[in-house]
Amino acid sequence: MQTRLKNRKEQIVSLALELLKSKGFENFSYQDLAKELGITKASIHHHFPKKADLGVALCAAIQEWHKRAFAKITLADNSAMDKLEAYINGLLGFACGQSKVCPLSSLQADVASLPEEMKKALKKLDEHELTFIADILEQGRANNELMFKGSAQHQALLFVLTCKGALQYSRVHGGSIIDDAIAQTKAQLLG
Amino acid sequence: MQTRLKNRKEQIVSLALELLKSKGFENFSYQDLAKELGITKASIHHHFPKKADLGVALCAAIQEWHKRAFAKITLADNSAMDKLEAYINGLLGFACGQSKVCPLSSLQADVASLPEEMKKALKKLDEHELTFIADILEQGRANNELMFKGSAQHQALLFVLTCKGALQYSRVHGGSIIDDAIAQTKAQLLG
DNA sequence: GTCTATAAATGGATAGAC
DNA sequence: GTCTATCCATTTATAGAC
Repeated sequence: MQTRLKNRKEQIVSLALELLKSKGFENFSYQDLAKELGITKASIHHHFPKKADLGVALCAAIQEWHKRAFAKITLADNSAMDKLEAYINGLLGFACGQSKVCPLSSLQADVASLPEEMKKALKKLDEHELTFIADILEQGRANNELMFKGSAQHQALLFVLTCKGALQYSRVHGGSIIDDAIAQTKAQLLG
Repeated sequence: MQTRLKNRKEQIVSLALELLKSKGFENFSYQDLAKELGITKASIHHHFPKKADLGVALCAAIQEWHKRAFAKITLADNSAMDKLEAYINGLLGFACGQSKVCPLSSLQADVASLPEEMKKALKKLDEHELTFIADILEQGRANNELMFKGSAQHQALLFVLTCKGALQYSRVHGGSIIDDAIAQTKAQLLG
C-alpha cells in the first residue's frame, strides 16, 4: 500500500509506465504527463531533464517490477503450470480490457528511435524474462509435468512470444484472442 | 519488373511502407518521405492530403501484397510445411538484417492513435492472414504431415504470433533468435 | 519543487504560383 | 505535379523567478 504515498518522481514514472503500455515511448509527451498530474512540463523536466532520462527510469522501474513478481512466483511452492499462470496473470493484470501491452513490447516497437542506453536495458530485461520462464519450463519437464522438445530456452521464447503477441492482437481483435492463444499453448505443454 | 516504372504515388506508398516497417506509422513524417524522394512535403500532400489517406493506401498495399503472396503459396503444389516455410520467407524477405518488422505488427503497436478506417483495415488483414495459415495447418493435419491439438485457427494464431514476435525480438537480440523460434515451432508441428 | 515564459525544432496541413 | 511560402499546433528543452 506504500504505492499511495509516492513522491512526485515516482508518480511521474508510474504514470509514464501506463502511457508507455498504451501509447508507446515516442507517442506520449511531457504534456500528457503534466496534464494528468496537474503540474507543468517544466516540473517534469526538473525531475527528468531529458526524455531519455525518463526512459532509463522506466526501464529501471520495469526491472524492479520483474524482480518482485518473479521472486514471488519462484518462492510459491506451486507446480510449473501454476507458475506459468501466475506469470500470465501478472502480464494481464495491467492490460486486460485496457488496451495495454507489455511495456517491453512497446519499447521493442520503438527500438529504432530509442537512445542507446534504453536499448541495452531493454535487451537485459528481455533476457532476464526469458531465463525466468526457461527455468520454470525446465523444472516442469523434470517433474514430468510438462512436455516439450528441444531446449527450455527455445520453448520459453515461444511461450513469451505467444503471451505478448496475444496482448498486442487483443487491442485489435478483443480479449478472447488472448484466451485462445493461452489455452492452445497450455494444451501443447501438457502433451 | 514493373516495380522500376512506378509513378510518384506508388513511389510514395512504397517508401512509406518501408518506413512503416522500420519506424511505425506515427514515427515517420511527410518530411522523411520528401527528403528521401527529393521532393517537397507539399507534393506528398498533393497525392495524400492527410496522413490518414496515406495510411489507408498503405493498408491497401499490404492487402495487395498478401493477395499475391498467398495466391502464389496456395497454388504451389507443395507440402504444408513447404507452404509455411514460404510464408516465413515472405515475412523475412523484407525484414532480415534490416531491423524491420511485419507492417501489421507496426500498425498494431500504434493502434491507439490510428484513424478508425485504418483499424478496420488492420483487423481484416490480420483475419485474412490467420485464416490463410489455418487452412494450411488443417491441410497438413489431414495429410498426417503435421500434428497439433485443438482447432487449426488457434494453432494458426500461435504460429503467426511466433513468427512476428520473433521479428520484433530480432531487432534487439539479433537474427539468430528468429532461427531459434522457427526451429522450435517446426519441431512442434512435426510431432 | 514548482511556476512563467520562451526558445527552437518538428509535424501536419493549406494557398496559390508555375 | 511540383514548388514556395506560410500557418498552427505540438514537442522537447532551457532560463530564471518564487
